[in-house]
Amino acid sequence: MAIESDNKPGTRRALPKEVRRKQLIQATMDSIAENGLSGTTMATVTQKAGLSMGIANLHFESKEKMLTETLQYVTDEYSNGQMDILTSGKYITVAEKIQAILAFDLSPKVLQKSKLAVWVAFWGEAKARPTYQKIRTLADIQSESAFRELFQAAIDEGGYVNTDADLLARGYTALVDGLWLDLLVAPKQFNRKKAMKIARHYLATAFPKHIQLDS
Amino acid sequence: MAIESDNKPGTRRALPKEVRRKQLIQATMDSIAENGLSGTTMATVTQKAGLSMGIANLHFESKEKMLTETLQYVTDEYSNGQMDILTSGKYITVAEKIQAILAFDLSPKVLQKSKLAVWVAFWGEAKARPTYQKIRTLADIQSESAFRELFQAAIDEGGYVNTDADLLARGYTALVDGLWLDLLVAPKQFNRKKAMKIARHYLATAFPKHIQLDS
Amino acid sequence: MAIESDNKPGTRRALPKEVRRKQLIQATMDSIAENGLSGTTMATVTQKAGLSMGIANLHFESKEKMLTETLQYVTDEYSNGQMDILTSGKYITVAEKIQAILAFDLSPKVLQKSKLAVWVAFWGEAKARPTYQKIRTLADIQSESAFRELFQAAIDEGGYVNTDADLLARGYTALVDGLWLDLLVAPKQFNRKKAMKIARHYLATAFPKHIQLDS
Amino acid sequence: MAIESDNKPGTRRALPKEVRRKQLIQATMDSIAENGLSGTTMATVTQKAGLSMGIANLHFESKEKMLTETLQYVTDEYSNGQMDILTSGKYITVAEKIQAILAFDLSPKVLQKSKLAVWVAFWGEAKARPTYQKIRTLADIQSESAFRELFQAAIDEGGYVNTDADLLARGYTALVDGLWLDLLVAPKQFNRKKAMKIARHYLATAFPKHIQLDS
DNA sequence: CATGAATGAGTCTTCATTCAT
DNA sequence: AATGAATGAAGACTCATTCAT
Repeated sequence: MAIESDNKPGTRRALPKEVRRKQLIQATMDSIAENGLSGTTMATVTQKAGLSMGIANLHFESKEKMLTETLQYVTDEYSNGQMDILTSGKYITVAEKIQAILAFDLSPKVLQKSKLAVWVAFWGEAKARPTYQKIRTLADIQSESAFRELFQAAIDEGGYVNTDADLLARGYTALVDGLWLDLLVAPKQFNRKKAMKIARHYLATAFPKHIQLDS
Repeated sequence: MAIESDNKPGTRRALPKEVRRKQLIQATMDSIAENGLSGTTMATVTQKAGLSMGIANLHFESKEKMLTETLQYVTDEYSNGQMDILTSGKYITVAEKIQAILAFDLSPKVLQKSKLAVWVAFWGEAKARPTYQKIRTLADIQSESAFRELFQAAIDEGGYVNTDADLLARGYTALVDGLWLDLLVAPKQFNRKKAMKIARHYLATAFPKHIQLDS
Repeated sequence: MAIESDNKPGTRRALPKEVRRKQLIQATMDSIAENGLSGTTMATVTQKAGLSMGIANLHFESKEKMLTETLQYVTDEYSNGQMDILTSGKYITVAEKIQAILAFDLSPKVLQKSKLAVWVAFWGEAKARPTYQKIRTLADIQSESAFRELFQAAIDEGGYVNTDADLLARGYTALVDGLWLDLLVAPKQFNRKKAMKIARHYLATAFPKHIQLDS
Repeated sequence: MAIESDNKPGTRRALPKEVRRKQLIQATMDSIAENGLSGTTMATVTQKAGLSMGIANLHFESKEKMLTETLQYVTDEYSNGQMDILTSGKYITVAEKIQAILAFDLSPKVLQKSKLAVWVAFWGEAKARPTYQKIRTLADIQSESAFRELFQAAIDEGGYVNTDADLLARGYTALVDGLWLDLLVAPKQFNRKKAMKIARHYLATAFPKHIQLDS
């Protein structure tokens, strides 16, 4: 179960700081997925990383910092993926962008159990911990305003009436959040393919000229 | 801050078992909303209830049991509300039932912060704790199969084509879960009214003959 | 070695808060005397008190607070003893007061190993810990100004010339501090009787009309 | 803050063993003065020396050894200073020797904060650590017997009556210890000059023919 | 029933020591 | 000889649980 990467047991290899940090963040994600946030201890994390207990406090100041950086990492990775689609120039048309966002939001990389687990774990604690709240809020605001713009562009292009970009953006976000949740919590009866159909249907209904149902 | 309800300080009245249990469950919900699940201790709960530390173990076998029963309570309350709508006979037509479900899912009672907090908190721990998983799964299966039937009835009545009751049921569930989440986590920029519009729009699109956009 | 007072092992008797606090402060003093400040852990203290580990954090917020209160306790006890002599009216004349101070400063109660150990332990840490410094400074200022007054009164009464009350007060304080130190650190070759002779000689030299050498 | 002396950063020059040892002992003294004994870690010491963490264990077997050698160093330096005065022949008469001892005991070199801090820190731990006790005891016995002899010579020369060389030696030692303590702990209201007056007064009273009050 | 002081196992954190580079 | 990342034992602190009152 423990990931030891290139770290042979008994061997004590010094690795660059950034490598160790990422290794520990990955282990934190894995532990949250397996044990929940409340079941995640310094021991579960370092054990998963195949390292000694003390190392976490060597690279992060405290458990709290380690958790915060883990949330930050997942959040940044997701935000960067979104922003890349919207601003990098890889996707030109509005339709391409919406499709790419959809594909990204339900891509295997984003749907990794360990990442979904991190989202949900921190959502549950957000109210009680201002730091978590802040990290999420920053990303959410950025993401939703980008969506609103994108959807507004689609509305303008398509001449869709009776459609509100803000509500669509929030609705899409909520739907994706909900799909992630269900994929995490009830994976037996549910899967990526079904989730994709549902999300695509939602967008296809809103932007029929941009997104088609069957693909 | 502490809720002492009918418990005057100094008055050590022995209350019926069920009343104490419910008082403690309510306090548990409140504590989860305020402190998160990981910040919820026997002390935070009993303090919120205005009672002494030892009482929780007197009425529940353990903290774990108390948390489990809290989840069970919230789950049952929600399930009962749904089942009541679908089977009690208060609502006759399919359209009425769908509307009632929608109104219920986003009713102030269901949207109470303390209840949403409980949902999200336990979702995050579900993978790690079979007991939570079980409680949720039971309710979900029941709920989704009821939805599927209801939506199938609507599809049959409306002659909607290209529509899959299963996907719609899952989509609606995901959307509502996502809306709850967003209402809990980002309440400043979001509110019940907007959530209602989004959900109604989702159903109106699926079942235009049953649900209208503007109401 | 462990002091269990009326606390039979295995028995769990709840005692008034103040009693437990004092019991723990006494145990802290004993542990400092036996293990030094750096060798004093929550475990050594609670073990000496015959209690469980957790109790120290129940009655004091932290180890730091417990240590601070221990220093405060010893300081207060000493200050009160001094002030009692100088202001209670039990001793009327200047000579009586000086004699009483001398007897008190080298009384068996003050010379208890555990108390001397506390003095010296905290002196060593005073520079690094503002809290310790503050406790000590407050008591010292009070004590020295009282001494200065007393010695000035003696000088006035005795018509001693070439004598500076301030220097005498500081000198006496330093001498007593040094005697305590030597009694603690080198008790084999040194004892209370010799210390008393030395201190008495110091005062007799300064105030020959008030204090006689042989008594 | 870190003392790097002749150690330019980036320059990893291997220095003679003894130089490194002394550098580390100095850093240990400085750290004890700044952080107290309990706040002194291998990290605080090596950082003060501007060296890497591992070096202390390279030059000393352990932290304990390093502390012991630091105490030994300060003790030896002091003892050597005293013995030099008493036996080197630089000072011939008894009066000269007593004066020199006095000047030395309160010389700026001896009164360095870092050295006083070391004395007091180890005094506090002496009871608990036989090694410290042993180092101190050896020096004390030597020192006090030398003082006794010196003071006895003064008594013989001066024909002082009612005077006990042993008590005077112990009294003088205690007074100096106490003055050091007060200079360390309460430096704001106290200084070398006052301390000198007090100590000189003590000796002048005992040996009026050898030491005069005003100088 | 109810209380809350007491217990002690479990966690986070620190830090002396080791060792590959 | 020197470095500093890594280790893991030891210590402070938390908190579910117990139980005398």
